[in-house]
Amino acid sequence: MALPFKKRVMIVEDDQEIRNSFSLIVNSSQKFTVVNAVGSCEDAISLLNRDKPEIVLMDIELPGMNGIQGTKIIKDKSPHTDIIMVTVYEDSELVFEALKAGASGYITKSANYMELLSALEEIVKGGAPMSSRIARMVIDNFHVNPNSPLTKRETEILQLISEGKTYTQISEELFISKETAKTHIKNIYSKLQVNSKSEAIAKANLEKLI
Amino acid sequence: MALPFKKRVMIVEDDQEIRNSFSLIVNSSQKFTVVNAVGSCEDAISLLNRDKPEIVLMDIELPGMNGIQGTKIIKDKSPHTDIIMVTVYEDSELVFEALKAGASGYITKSANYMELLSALEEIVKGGAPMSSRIARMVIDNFHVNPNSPLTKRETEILQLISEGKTYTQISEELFISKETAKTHIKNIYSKLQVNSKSEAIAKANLEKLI
DNA sequence: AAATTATCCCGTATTAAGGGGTATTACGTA
DNA sequence: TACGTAATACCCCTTAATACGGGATAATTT
Repeated sequence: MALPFKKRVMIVEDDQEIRNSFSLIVNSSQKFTVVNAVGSCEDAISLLNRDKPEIVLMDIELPGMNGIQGTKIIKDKSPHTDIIMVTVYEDSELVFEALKAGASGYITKSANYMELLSALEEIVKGGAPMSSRIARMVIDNFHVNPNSPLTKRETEILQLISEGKTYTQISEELFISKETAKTHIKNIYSKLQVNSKSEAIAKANLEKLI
Repeated sequence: MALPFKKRVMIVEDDQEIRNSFSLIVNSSQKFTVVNAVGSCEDAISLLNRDKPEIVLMDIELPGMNGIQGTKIIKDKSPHTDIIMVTVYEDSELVFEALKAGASGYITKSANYMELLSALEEIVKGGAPMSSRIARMVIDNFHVNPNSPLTKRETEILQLISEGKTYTQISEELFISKETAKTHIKNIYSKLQVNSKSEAIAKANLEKLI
């Protein structure tokens, strides 16, 4: 069946060969059409209003503005445009930065014909295409450390601290005296080697204690 | 080719029909074998050492201990066992709780033959099988709100607060006076309607400002 | 039964953080 | 050019949190 409205795809990629090859692949599908293929985020951003892409395939390493910064701006100007990062890097910092910036998918440049098109289709059906490694990286990021040095009660209190509660609120919520709450927090600080609530929260997030 | 070692799968599911149907599907594959199919986490946990499953298919709603609590305990006793939640719920709270507990995949009970087996294969190759909706839910969870009420500088300072820095450290890091840092923080508090660092961090995470 | 761990409570001194103002400079833009 | 916004800086004062003492009772594990 011929679809009346193909999904509009923009490609942002500085390597002309890759850009052309991606364009060919995307255009080969009945469901998608490349509305533009540019070499920089600056170009992509200035063409947003004219080309109205529904999906952007975005490289990370680009001359001028990088793909993460570009993703932020595109999502700001056009929130309903879905952005898929297409890159050689699977470095965890970059991945999380890209996701924070607003990317809805993350695949590698080694993606073949099929993988690229199925990523686009996955986006269309409301999913979030990722390579296996990225998916695991993302999921692992949620896992709470089961080997926490903290006791149950301490973890409970750390949780309340992370919710912004004061000593008084914590003691009231747990039906203990303020002094007891204080002691627990002292013990938490000593175990985590910190000496303030916000440091404790930072360490808790870093080591996935809560 | 016949594989010499099939991956050992345990099924935890209280509905006997579903349990049997899953067992049949898993056993139908050359690559997997069901080492046990039990109706509760308690049973699963007590059989861990004997059956040594490499993958657990885990229901969430179970009589006695629920699947999330069970996941925590299994991951604690057997960290290298991968757990896939198989459930009817795609409620975001439950999903994130399950992932925090240590699940490496999350599919729905409506999963058919193919989907179930490909989830298992995805786990084996180090991925994290998820339904489209779950994947998007997880990715969306990373996105930073582009409509923050905070200025660049304020966001920068909020970031430092979330890293556990004191007023003094912040002022030193940004080459501004302590009083200026204080003013920025006051402004942040007024915009976020909070009045402490930890509350600010909590709100920042909630509204994805950093 | 002993040892360990977790939980609980109190006081005092010091420091960090919060609440209230006020003000200057600079920058972009309406 | 005049306006609003952002970033910078200072003052006084109050409250919250941390540092450092002390000690005690359940609950588990060995």
